[in-house]
Amino acid sequence: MNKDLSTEAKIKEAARRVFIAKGFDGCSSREIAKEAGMNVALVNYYFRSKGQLFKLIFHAAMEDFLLSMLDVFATDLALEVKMRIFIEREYDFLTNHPELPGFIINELSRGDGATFEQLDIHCRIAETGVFKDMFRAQEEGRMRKMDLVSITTLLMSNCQFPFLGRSLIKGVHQLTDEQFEQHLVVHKQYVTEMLTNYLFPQK
Amino acid sequence: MNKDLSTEAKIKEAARRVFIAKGFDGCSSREIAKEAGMNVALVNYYFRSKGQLFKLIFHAAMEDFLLSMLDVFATDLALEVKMRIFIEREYDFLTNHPELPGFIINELSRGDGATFEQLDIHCRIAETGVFKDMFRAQEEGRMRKMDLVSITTLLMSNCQFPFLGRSLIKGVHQLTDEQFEQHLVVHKQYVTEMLTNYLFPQK
DNA sequence: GTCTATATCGTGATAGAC
DNA sequence: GTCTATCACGATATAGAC
Repeated sequence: MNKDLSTEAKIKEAARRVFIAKGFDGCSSREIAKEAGMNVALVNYYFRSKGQLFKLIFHAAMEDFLLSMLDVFATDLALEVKMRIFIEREYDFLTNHPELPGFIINELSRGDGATFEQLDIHCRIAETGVFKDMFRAQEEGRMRKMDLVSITTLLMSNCQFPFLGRSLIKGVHQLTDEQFEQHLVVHKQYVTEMLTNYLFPQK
Repeated sequence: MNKDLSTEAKIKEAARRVFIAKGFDGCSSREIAKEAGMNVALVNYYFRSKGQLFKLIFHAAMEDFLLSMLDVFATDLALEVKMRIFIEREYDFLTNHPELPGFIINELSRGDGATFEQLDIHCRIAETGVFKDMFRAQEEGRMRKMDLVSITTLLMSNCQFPFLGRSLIKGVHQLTDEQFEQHLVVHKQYVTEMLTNYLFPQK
């Protein structure tokens, strides 16, 4: 699969896999090197240190995470439709990257180098105009009046938690992997219905 | 505060603080010993190894977490009321133990010793009769017909994520600690309203 | 029970040969 | 660029004095 990649790219790919699976504290430089089929010296040759490499991977992960949202917001569909598609896309994206939210949240709370720094997420979301859409919809009475923080928290809670809390949900209900995947599919429908009902109430 | 505790208890308390704050991989035995005002030898004298001590702390944390839910379910209030109180209590509990869900979810997915083993959460919740209540409410048309897994996922998502994702929410919206605490108070109200509206729809 | 000292290992990072 | 060898350090865990 990655036979034709450069050494540097191979290490970056391996680092991404290992860091996301085990976290910064949970793995060693040697493990990353081994995963890439290299030795430790090469990792430090290309990236100077474990910390530097981590910062690179982390910021790329944040960027992926952010972009998965932005492209839906940037469309010019009606807000109600946009929301439904957002949830759909978010579930699709997280199905392919189920460990991403946990990785980001964990490493963020570890403090350290993994900060928001220059990412300026809020501004980049604002630039899509989705916040203005919401404001207008609220003024016109189509959308429930509530602050942006609560709206995004509702969306993130219901989209991200099922993936974040996978081990917990599986454990509590003693589900197999297969049963859990199936649960996700139906849960997405409930979430879509519940959120649209609540955010865009019919008089 | 803990001057009158036994050495063993002091270590256990320190270990709880450190493990929950930094995770198993994120701390050392020495750090726990230091936090307790002891040395490493004492930690291993009482608990044999870092891993043994961790198992103890983790299972106690799971138990706390579980009990915070069970005592509400065990009451004989009407299901609709029970739900509202559950959310209220869960937010109260998590306000006092905000790092608990992240700790549990993380360490669960680390695999290792931190499993559900004999906890049998599903049975202990079932014993409170809350699942039967739900079944009856669904039969009588008071409650939306959906599977138990989805119901609990909705509850956990909306109660736990705001605490789990604290760093993410704060970062995205550039909130201060104070602003975030305030957000939690209003968010709890939205969650309560949204979930009761959805789970117990008025015809 | 509590301490110091130590054994053994794995870690991050680099020096230096090729 | 890539490797082997190595350094300095901190980790877990234990031995043994008191």
